[in-house]
Amino acid sequence: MATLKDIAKLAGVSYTTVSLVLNGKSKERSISQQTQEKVFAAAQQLQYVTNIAAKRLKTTKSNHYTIAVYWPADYRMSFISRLIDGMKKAIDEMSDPVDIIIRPYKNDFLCDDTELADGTSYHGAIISGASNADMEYLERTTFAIPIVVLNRTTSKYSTVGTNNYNAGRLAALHLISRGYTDITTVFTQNPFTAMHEHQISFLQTCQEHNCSIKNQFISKNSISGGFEIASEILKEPLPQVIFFDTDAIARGFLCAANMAGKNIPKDVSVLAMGVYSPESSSYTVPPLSTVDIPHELFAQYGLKLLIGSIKKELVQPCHLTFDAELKTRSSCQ
Amino acid sequence: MATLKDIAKLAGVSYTTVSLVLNGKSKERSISQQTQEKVFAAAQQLQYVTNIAAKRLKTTKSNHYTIAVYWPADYRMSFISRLIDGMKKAIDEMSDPVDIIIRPYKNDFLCDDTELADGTSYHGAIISGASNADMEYLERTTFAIPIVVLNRTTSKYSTVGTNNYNAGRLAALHLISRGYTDITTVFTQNPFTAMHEHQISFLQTCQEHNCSIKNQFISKNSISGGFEIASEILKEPLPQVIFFDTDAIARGFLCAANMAGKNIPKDVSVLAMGVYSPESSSYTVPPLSTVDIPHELFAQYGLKLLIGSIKKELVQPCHLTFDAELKTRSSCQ
DNA sequence: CTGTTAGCGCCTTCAC
DNA sequence: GTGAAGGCGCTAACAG
Repeated sequence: MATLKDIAKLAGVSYTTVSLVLNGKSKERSISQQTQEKVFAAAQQLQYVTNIAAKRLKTTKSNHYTIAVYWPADYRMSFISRLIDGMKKAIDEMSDPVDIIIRPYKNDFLCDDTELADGTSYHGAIISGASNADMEYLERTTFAIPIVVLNRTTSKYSTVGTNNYNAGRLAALHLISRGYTDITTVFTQNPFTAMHEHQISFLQTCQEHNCSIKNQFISKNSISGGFEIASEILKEPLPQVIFFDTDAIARGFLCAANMAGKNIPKDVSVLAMGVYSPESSSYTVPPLSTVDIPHELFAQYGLKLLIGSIKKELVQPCHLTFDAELKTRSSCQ
Repeated sequence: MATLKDIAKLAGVSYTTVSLVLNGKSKERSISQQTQEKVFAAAQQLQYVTNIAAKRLKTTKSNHYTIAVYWPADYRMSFISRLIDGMKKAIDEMSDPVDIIIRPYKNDFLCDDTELADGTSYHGAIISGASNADMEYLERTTFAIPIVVLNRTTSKYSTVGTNNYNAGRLAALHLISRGYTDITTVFTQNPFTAMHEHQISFLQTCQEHNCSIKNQFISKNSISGGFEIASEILKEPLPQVIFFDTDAIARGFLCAANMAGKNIPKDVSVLAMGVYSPESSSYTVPPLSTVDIPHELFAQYGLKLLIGSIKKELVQPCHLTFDAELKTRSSCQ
């Protein structure tokens, strides 16, 4: 890593001159053309890149909070906008500026992130979409910076999330209360922690109410996954209602069912957990009933808690829970 | 802004001790319980927040690129995941780590962002979704850091984008080649720069081919906007085909049309610019024909160009263009 | 026109 | 158990 000093040496000029030239202040200080060229040539040769930390240290006065948001780099990527939306709300309500750094990570490999481990680069971190292995890593490790975990259970860190068991239960109770007795489920392969929880609780609640699960399908967690599994589902006699792990899968199914000439909800009702896109669910054919997980709120309040911890206003881990909300639309009346 | 020194003074201990305590090294250095408490109390009282820049300066060895991504804080928020996806690809291909800082801004007010103006906090910036006023600001201002602009035209900065005129033309030519002569358009109110360009070129291409625009509607740029405008459109006799400014609007229309018992494409064909969600467009009822704008590629190559500029490998502004792609699906056959 | 110098706030030996 | 001192890379007076 070349520094200004290296350039100065190579170009045969002083430290300051290099700084001036490289920061575009040649004019005001009337640095000669020749010197400028020497400096640029040296900088280019050494592949010089400014050290931002040093620059900031000198320059900045106001206190930026620098927050890392860890986000699993898989298909869940597509709803990161919900988190950013939520965090923006929190930031707008604050007086101090916040830098949000997006850090994609691979599930089960949060432990490989050195930035998080040495806690030297950020004021705090928000962890989203953690796998069980990631959670274990968080449990057994001590970090130098405050951490907030979204939609997972731990007593070591502050958390913001929903009770996923309640959410699954809410879905099941809705179907049961409508008198459905013949239910098929479409679950994701390798469900993430939160999904696993609502799956379990959905099935258990059905069982408690003597409500039979006619059939269980496994699908990829995506719109296309739902489209593909639909061909399996439509082969057999349809149940009264199908419960989907996520709105994405349900949307793929709806498309296929329509193409196959099925009428929703007359031929079969559809209910899904609302994970990805609340707006989209309102405008499928027909509009999709969901149990919505309020990810925006998780992010908004997660950021607030995190800043509170950084400021040391908040000393103990604290846990915020928002309820999942049943949105009844025509797919499941 | 309190510093370690302030805490030391207030707590009546030394500088080093404070640093030790605050970084969790009390054990290894066996700092007395009492001292620790004094330090914590002082830190809390002074609302002490670490200066990350100073910490990094001391600690870090490897060179992080710190990149700001300016992103309009309106409903376009929802497709930021496409950009992050693209940038992640670029980062994965690089050896050096990159910190992506998401900076939402309000269109026309990019000029108010002091971070960008004084160029002291980032190595470089990617500007996305700029309005005309934002572009003018960029044109007339000199920045200390390299900047890459996405999907806009300027010779001052490197750009990555599509030729939006060609994209609009592509849409029009497709309809014309299919023999449609009776076309209705649904455009957004206050279109953004790129949309404005494809609108103009769509209309002009139609005109050149003596193809009449039967009717022009204005809609909000959202799924719900498309749903609402549908009630206007469906009141009157339907044209052969409707062209939508964005896939979002078209999706709202499709939902309403289905509910009204219309058959797409028999009663009316539908074509849209593919801006938001390529996957969603494949699974509407019926699947939506689009002219897709490859935003992932813009971000991926935009980041590459930016890093090239920062490293001074790339000295002149350079312009990359990716073609919009016609995706023919059943909504417009 | 160019160079010297004093810190920015923090961490880390090393000495007490 | 605690403190003094040097220096990370850079900027901005202030000298020449």
